[in-house]
Amino acid sequence: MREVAARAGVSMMTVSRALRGDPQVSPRTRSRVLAAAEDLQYRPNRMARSLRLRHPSGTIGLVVTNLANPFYSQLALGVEIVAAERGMKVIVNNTADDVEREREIVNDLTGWQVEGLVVVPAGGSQDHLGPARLNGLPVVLAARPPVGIDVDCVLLDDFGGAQEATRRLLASGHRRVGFLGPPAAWTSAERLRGFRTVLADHGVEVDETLVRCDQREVAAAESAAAELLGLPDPPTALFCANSRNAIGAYRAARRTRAATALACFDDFELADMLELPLSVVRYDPEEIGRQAARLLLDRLDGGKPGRAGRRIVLPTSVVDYPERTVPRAGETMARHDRSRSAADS
Amino acid sequence: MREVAARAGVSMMTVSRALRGDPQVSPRTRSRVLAAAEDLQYRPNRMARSLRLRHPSGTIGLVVTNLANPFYSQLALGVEIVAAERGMKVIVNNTADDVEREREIVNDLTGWQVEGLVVVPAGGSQDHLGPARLNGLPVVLAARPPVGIDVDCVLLDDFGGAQEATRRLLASGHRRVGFLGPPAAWTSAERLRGFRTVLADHGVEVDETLVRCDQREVAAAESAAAELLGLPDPPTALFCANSRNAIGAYRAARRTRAATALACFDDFELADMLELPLSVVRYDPEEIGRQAARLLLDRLDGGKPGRAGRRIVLPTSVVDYPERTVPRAGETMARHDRSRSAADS
DNA sequence: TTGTAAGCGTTATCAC
DNA sequence: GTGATAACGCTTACAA
Repeated sequence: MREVAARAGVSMMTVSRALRGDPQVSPRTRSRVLAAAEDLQYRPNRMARSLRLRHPSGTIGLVVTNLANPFYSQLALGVEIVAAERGMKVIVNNTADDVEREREIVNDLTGWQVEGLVVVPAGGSQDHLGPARLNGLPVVLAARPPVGIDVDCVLLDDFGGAQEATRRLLASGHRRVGFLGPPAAWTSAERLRGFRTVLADHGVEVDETLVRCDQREVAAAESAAAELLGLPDPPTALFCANSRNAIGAYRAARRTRAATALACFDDFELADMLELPLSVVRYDPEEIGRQAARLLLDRLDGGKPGRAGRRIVLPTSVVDYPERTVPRAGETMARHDRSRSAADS
Repeated sequence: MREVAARAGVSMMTVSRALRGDPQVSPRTRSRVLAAAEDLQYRPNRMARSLRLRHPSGTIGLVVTNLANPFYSQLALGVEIVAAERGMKVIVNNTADDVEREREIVNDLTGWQVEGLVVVPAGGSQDHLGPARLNGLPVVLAARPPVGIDVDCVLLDDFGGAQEATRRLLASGHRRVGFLGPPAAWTSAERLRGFRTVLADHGVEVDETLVRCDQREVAAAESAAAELLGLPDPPTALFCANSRNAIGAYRAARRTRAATALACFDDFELADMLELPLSVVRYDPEEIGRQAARLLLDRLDGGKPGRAGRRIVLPTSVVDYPERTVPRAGETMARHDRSRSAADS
């Protein structure tokens, strides 16, 4: 900046003003400054600027459990988009579902002077996210609700979505229905609750041996599903709390050749091409991020109008994918056999 | 910090030293300072620190084309992981494949004093990424090579992967093979080149009417594939340059009941469950991010040892997914029919 | 072992 | 319309 000032033959103060478009500076001076800045490839140092302005940083911290998961990366995109509209930057952090790491990250982030946090809490304690420990730093939780702390959050209608999907199974005549889901997560519990409520409403008793909530990955889901389908009196349909479990269930059903209907949370690629009837609960992960960011920016602007923990619940919708018609063998196999032979290594 | 100093009864300087673990400070003083800091929930301001240190910021900028795409989000995760190991923060930015936006973002990022950039270039001009315009700010390109500028990059073996996958198709006896891919991207061009080379090596002529490079999304891919399959002399196999095109091709093949073998870049969920033989080129997107970040950190540390544009090419591997056996109709349909009836809304 | 002075790159304030 | 001064929160040199 000093150099720009020298080159334009003015003081640093004038450079500062000119660059920010302060109308106080005369057009002639301004253009000289702009030219000098351009020549020198000068970019004002935003950190110094923030320091002086006591306006922490123009950044917000985003903390997610697993960026590799499309759900969270779409959410992250939503946050980025809204932040970018406001000229703010997003610092992303991955916790790998580890609360301890989450705590460290959040602590660290405060030192980076982020102006606020959007967090997908890993589960477990959340006291490090409370306004108390963060002394006033705005926090918005995404996808999972606050527990024990009072902050804003944006959720999915897990309960309602699960209810509707379960209804579809019942409407198709199923009465013996199993449940597969990942462990622990709040969302999973809500979905189970929705599932149970609907069954109860329809006077169907939930057989607890058909409820399996310990499958995080497809492989685990597949074996859990296979176990259920191998029972003497197997379920005729399965509700899966997420796509990992749905895909596992599908594999198991195909492997065991069981004729099972599925319903699940999370739309996924090729869901409509399965050889099973499938109802899927859809939603927009990016919108969660957008709304969370808006909530945060709102806090940043307006102070805290609606006092405490606002809660936004985003709707879900259910789509039915009818079972794909299996092509008759004669039709499709002919050329396949020829086109497939060796080729492995 | 002033408050901490007051509370601990020492000078700010001592607080600074104590907090950074300077051995010069006596244990007694240190613990008093630490206690005071703890009480006050004090976190040193890293921006002020960086400012003083003239060590720009401890942040790196990550610029990707589409964070919602798992490929890029996994890449982003790789960058985040390596950066986090070094205590650095990552600022993510999404260009939505718009070079103009990319240019703005990169410009902006320099103002934020990022110490370096990992960029997945959107395509088009790259001069805003050159060392010249960024005056020395280290840049690493990911997934796409530099053109016209001299910077480090981490690439995938697009060419080799495509070659191998194409070989698999030929090994299975296919001689009339089509190509489907997205437009423009360098990676897509490389894959096409690999495809062509192998065909040429095997004395198979490429029918240019079977080469379609304009499908970005599944729907477009599906109709392009349908067109090819509807030709009087249709291809018996299709090579798809990415998973979008592969999925579109699969849909088209199923819809038209054509018996077609597929090969494609990108592994995807359920790829092994298709009713078609499929060879898939696999790779690790996260590793691209990790390597890119390492390259960048290396520049940050060591100055520039190997002078100019290092290029890392990551390997790919090919997996064959044999065609799924289609269950005989009688076996699976029975209960399906009953379990599926109404249920739509 | 601890404190003092100065400055990192900016901008608000108040003169000129 | 423009410039000097001080300060944002921190750390390096140098002194005590």
